Amino acid sequence: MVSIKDVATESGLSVATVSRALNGHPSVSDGARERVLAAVESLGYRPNVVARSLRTDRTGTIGLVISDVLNPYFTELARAVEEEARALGYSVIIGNADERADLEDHHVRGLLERRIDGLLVSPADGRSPMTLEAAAGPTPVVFVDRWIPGADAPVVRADGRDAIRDLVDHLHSLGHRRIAVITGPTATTTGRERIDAFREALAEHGIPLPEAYIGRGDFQAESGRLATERFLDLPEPPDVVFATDNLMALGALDAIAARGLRVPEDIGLAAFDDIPWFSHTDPPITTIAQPTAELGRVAVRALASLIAGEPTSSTVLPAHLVVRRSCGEPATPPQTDRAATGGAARE
Amino acid sequence: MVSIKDVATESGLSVATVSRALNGHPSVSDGARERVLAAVESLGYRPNVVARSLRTDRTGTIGLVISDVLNPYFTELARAVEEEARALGYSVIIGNADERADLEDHHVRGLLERRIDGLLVSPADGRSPMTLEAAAGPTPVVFVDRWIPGADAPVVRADGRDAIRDLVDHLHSLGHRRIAVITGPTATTTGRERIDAFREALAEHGIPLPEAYIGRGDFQAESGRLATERFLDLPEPPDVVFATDNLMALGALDAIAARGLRVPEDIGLAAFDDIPWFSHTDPPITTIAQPTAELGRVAVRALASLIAGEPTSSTVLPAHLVVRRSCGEPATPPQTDRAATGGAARE
DNA sequence: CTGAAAGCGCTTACAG
DNA sequence: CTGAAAGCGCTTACAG
Repeated sequence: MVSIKDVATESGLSVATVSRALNGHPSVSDGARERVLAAVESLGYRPNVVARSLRTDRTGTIGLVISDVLNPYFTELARAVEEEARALGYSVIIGNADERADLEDHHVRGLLERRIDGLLVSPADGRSPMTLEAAAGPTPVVFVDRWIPGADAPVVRADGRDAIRDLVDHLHSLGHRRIAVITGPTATTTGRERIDAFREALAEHGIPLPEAYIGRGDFQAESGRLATERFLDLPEPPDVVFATDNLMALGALDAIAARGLRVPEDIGLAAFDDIPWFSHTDPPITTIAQPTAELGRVAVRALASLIAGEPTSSTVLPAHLVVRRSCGEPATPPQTDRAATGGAARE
Repeated sequence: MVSIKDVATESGLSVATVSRALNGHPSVSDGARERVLAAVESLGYRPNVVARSLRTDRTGTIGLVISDVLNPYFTELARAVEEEARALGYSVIIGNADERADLEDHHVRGLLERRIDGLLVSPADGRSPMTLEAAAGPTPVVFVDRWIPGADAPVVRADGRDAIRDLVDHLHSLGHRRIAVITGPTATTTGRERIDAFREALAEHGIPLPEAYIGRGDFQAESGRLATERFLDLPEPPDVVFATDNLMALGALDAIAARGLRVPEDIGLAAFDDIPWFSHTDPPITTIAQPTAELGRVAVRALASLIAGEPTSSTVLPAHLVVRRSCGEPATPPQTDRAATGGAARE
């Protein structure tokens, strides 16, 4: 590989001058700059970022550890993060924890050893010791979507509580009284928030939530399928199921279809996280939409200010209910779908 | 940050011995090893991968440049790549080209400067000069899914030609004669292969493909929507539309739904790329499934052998037709959906 | 405006 | 089994 030394030789200048020319340092003569550029061109020189990073102690890279890349919610988040990071001059390295604490550990450790300038993490598990250690350490950390209570790092997330209350109002107004839920891992903040808010909203309507109507899921499709099968095996199956993320809703659809049942005639379905496909499932799915891309952008900006040593605070953005047809016909006409969600993931 | 020198001081050994102990070098006494580990623990030492990479000239990292992370096909591919890479001891850095040649260039250049050990790329554009340069340069390169004809690098891809012929047979047997297609960018090999194979298969049946029935798309949802709107505006709209990737099929569904039309009664729809949602759209979508995860795994193994200096060849895997209900009722009962596709993306 | 030199944190022949 | 030393490719005070 051709190094800066080769460029120096070729251009008849010192490596110091070559380095300055390449980094746009003001005190380089036009002549020197031209000779450097010519040498770079003829040699096909490509600066070694590894060496530069070692010297400058910054890599121009941020890490993003998410729980599941196959989850369209996180895919959209990751994309927004990359775009905003690129705009600010950072590259991003994504680690996929696949909802596993050990993989989360693996990626956080790897990213730290790689000397990323900052870390964005949506913890798969509130108990991952490496993530806790990272938040306490010198590398700037920002939590996005999920967080670890007590850890010393800003949090950028959506609050789904109001939207969940709206959802329960909606279900109640449609006459549903036997309402089941598929939860996420209780080790995650979003998992806990969603079940807690749901339980409270049901209580406000005096609707019970028996143990049999609670399916313990893990935010992945298979768990949604299994939980739904158990609901359907009950002597008194629920009227409607609330899957607290989009993949578990997909699993629920699988289970319902496998029995030849219809949504919403045989059983209703609501979800958390809006994704483009929910407009085109049979029937379109009523769901709670998060400002996903905005979360990603805000998180990156928060991390960038942390890296710059500026004071940085947490941000909470609202989520909102998108009524479609999967819980039955609404009393009021549904809001126009396209305006509410069509652009979000495909802008 | 605590460095290897601090560990040496703390343990009363030289940095050389600390380095050997940390790297599992055989000639280190048990006593020394224990003291090193104790010092690492008490100091919270984390090796600096940047420094190691500079010294060893390998980063333990491979790059993956794909055209669109929001495309579930590429998401699944990326995930398989990461899993296989991790199994082989590599990290992967993903660059999202968003179907733009300039972004592809940006990422390939960045990855090369970062001194990745090898590069996996699915070119957004056959004319990206950086990608061509990378393929010609010293860093091992493997193309996955798409490739650049003439570039000197192995290719791991699926061949969709037979499956496309099966699809056209299927459409023909259902009585469709006015058949339209939404193509991908002709700058991509997959874009060209799909339209070419489609055209040939139509010709075998003596079915014409008028210019008005060809929508030029870019593998993204919006282009599928626009192309479909134009088809629907035609004095004689097609019986059925073949969208040559899953996102353009989503866009087509958007356009069809926006006019209050039904699939397949008013217009049929077939797609390329199977994804879990296609089982649950209204109606379930007939599509061509690629062995996506396998492509990712094979590509990583090919790249790893290239890195190891072993001879490496290209691989072509077959794609196959999955008949569902979006083109009309099949003459023969549809194959069971779950076995064919359910596991692929959610294993 | 330019260059010589130190040093970032590691690894690894080389010598003992 | 262990250590002193060179060197990976850069950047950046320091001196001129």
